[in-house]
Amino acid sequence: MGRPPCCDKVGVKKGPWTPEEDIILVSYIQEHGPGNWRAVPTNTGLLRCSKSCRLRWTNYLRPGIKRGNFTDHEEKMIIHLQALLGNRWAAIASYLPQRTDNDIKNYWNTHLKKKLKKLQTGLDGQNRDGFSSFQPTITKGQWERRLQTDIHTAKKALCEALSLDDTKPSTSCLSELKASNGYYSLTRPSQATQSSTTYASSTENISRLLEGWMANAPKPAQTNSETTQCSFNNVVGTDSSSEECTPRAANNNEMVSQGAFDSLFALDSSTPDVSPSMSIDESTQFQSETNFFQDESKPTFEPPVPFSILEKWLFDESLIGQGHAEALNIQQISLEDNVNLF
DNA sequence: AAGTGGGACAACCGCAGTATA
DNA sequence: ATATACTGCGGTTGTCCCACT
Repeated sequence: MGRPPCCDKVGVKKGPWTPEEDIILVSYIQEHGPGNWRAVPTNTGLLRCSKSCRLRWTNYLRPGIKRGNFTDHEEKMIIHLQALLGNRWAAIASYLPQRTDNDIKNYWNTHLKKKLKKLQTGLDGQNRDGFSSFQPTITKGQWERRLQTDIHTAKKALCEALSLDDTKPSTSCLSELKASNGYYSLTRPSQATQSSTTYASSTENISRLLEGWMANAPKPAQTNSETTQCSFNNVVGTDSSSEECTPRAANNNEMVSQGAFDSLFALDSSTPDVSPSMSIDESTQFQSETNFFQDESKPTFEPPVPFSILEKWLFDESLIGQGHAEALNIQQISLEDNVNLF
């Protein structure tokens, strides 16, 4: 028996979301929190299906999302993780907490696939990055087998990706992820500029509407649409770095009250520094204490269990030679598990 | 200046897994 | 144990925008 549609198809609006709808959805979630999506259209009067509301929130409106150009580091992470995990975008996204699976999937399909294909034809037969058997397109199940055969090379490659910046310790990428979760900018200035303009087109209207909506904010609202945009982008965690927007706006005394947005999302976008030296567990705890939206809607930096294991595994492997029994155990367990898969 | 093709990305569709009554 | 409801996920499509002719 087929599952009925998630909502009555009649009278359900489709297509791009309007700023007005966004505001309705955001304000509802601010009040009730994400979840129980079934009730959202009913309670808000939105003529959208619950699924559409959830997707809009998780892929677009949820705070902490970074939009715009992918950094080289992110790109490499995706490439290596895709090689390791296949098209499991949600799993890959869990390693890039500020990116949505949809974003990563789109980026892979529009950029990386071509890029790798080009690279592959260019090198034609040569091993690249240690991925002797890497193929841009793989069928379901193939990745599992490849995971077995290439487990070591993939690990190595991922390890490289995780420590791309040679000047940093091997946990550098982890630190960056954490920092970016606190709305630090990961992008190069040029990228930030470009990406924010991309997003501006879709947020400008929302920002304008928010001006009126935020009339009760503690501080006077700004008149400068650019600063409005920056502020909103900060809230939704877009690519506009706070470093880029805030000081300029503050100088002009035009910046919209950050506190207003903070209260809107019950989330301090200027979250206290997540120390780069903070452990994964600490970071996780910090997140869960400060960001209920993210916890609810997406495994943002939920310590992907696999991640900690993977990281530990990667780091420990380098110590195997030094006789780390634990590392060996992890490796053994992994290999045993792999065998059991067949 | 207008038309066209391709790229980028938001959104939808449908299946699978899980929760609940 | 079963049916139904809900959520998550990956694949695909539709639309907008921009560069090129």
